[in-house]
Amino acid sequence: MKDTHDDRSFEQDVYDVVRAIPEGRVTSYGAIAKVLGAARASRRVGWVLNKSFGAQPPVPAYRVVNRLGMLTGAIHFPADQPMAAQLKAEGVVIENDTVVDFGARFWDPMTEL
DNA sequence: CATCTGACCTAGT
DNA sequence: AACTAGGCCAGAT
Repeated sequence: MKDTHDDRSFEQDVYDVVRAIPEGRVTSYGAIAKVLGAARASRRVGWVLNKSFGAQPPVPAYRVVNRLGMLTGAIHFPADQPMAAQLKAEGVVIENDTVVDFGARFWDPMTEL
C-alpha cells in the first residue's frame, strides 16, 4: 500500500487556501506555505499551483504572487488567460509585472482565514 | 542512475 | 544592511 497522504493533503490544502482568496486580493507563496505549517516549502507551493490549472473547481492561481508582489508565475500561464489581465479585471493595478500597492492588496491566509 | 532546476523563502554571516 | 547558503520535493535531462 502506497501512502500518498502527505502529497495529497498538501495539494488539496494549497487549492483550498488559494480558492479562499477574495477578489481583488493577492497573497504570496510563503504565506500559503506558512499557513500550511511548511514555511520553507514555498517552492513546493509553486509546483502544486503549476498543476492546478486542470483542477476542479478552478483555482485562481493568478492571485498568488511572490513576496515582492511580482508576477513571477505569469510566464507559466496560458496565453488565453494572462495573469496580469485577470488581476486587472478584478481591480488590481499591475505595473511592470508588479502589483501596485501590494501592501494593501495583500491577503494573509493565516491572519484572515 | 546522478545531477540540476524550479511560480520561493528564511536564516545565518 | 548586503550576500551566501540551506531547505523543500518532484520533474526533467
